[in-house]
Amino acid sequence: MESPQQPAPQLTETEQKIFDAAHEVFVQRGLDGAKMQEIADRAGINKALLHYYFRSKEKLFETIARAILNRNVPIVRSIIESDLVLETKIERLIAQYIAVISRNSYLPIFLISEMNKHPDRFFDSIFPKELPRPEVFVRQVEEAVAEGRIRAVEPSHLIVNVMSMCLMPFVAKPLLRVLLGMTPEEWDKFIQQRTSEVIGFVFASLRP
Amino acid sequence: MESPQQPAPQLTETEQKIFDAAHEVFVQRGLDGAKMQEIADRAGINKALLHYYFRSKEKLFETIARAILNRNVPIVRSIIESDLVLETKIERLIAQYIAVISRNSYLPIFLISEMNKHPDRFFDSIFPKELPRPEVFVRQVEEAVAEGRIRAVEPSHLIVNVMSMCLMPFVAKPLLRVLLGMTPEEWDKFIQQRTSEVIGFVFASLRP
DNA sequence: AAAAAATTTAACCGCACGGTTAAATTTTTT
DNA sequence: AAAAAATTTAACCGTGCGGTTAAATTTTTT
Repeated sequence: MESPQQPAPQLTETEQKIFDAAHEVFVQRGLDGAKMQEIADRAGINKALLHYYFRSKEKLFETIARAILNRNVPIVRSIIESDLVLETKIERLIAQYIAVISRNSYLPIFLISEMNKHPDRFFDSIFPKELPRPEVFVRQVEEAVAEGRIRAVEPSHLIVNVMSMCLMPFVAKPLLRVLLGMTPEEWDKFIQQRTSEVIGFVFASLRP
Repeated sequence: MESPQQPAPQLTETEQKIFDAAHEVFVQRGLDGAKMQEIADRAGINKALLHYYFRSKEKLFETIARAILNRNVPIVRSIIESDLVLETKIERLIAQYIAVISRNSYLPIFLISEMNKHPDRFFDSIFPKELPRPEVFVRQVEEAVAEGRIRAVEPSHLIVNVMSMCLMPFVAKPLLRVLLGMTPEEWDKFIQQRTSEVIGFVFASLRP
């Protein structure tokens, strides 16, 4: 868990060390909380070299954020826009969401924080232009409803329901752990059960 | 929407102005992003007076955060610990969650951010000691399952599902709006539909 | 070996911000 | 009217941090 992956273009060893360190620090501390000195320290270099490679904190941040998203958004997109049959698609979406976030559990809270603080920059210059288009999914739901294969549901609410149940546990982890009185081990078990529980919950709800 | 309420003890007019201003700024900008100068400006006073009433930023923050929670947690708690019949309880919980957050839509992202950044302080000296105990709810679910009144579900997952579907739309609002291509008007409509949609979704899933 | 690129060292600037202080002024209380 | 409390003004301190710079040193490339 929690190990950053490679960004798109080939990076030198030092660039990669900086990238990994910055990824860790940004995601753990947020944009404001992240200090250039800590990034340099964790990368095993000094502040001067940090600016030698990435001119400013802002540039560095945009690089990282873009890389994170370009790495994960297309995965979801390929599923949601595929021509898989609806039921399979929902199942894969849930499994994929939880799998991706399990490997990067700080990610949602980080993205959500930055997205809420600087929505303009986030969507203008960071978020991938080719965001997942829900049209195919929406049409599939409408067809399945028309055929009586599933209960009548509003597609947009269904999407939000699925996303919510997959992501929220990671976002609200500290609160949920206290609320449900879970030890770290119990929490891990809870997360392991989560995929099948959510799939079961959604399919049960969709029964005609 | 978005208007802060009164904290527990009686406050002077100036204290109230500071409280309201700080509430706004903290909730919009987060702890790090909030500046004492801006709080003073919005309260229509100066920085010196701000420290005259609240010794430090930290003290002020704790006061605000405690007030927010002491105002909202007991509402949820009274429902979840009540002896309402399970179905009614779930319905009220969903309605109440969405109603509370609608009136304070910045709240969840703020609380979640701070909770993730400083979990120790948050739970030690800010979060109310009497947090909602889910035991009654859990027992009710187990009984309903045993009676065959609802499908077999894990109570903790059910709680998390309900919370997730209620809170997540407000947390991820910017992302969801872009993703689903909604205008502000369409978003408002979406939120208005939300309560009944979630209730419908949950009860459909719970059918035996 | 020479040149170029990468990396370090160490100091520095400027600034925003939290916090303080002292004195003056205004408002409220008695 | 006198005393106490509230509020303003304006300056100041310390600090942390983003960013820069210049020179030296090391490593890589040619």
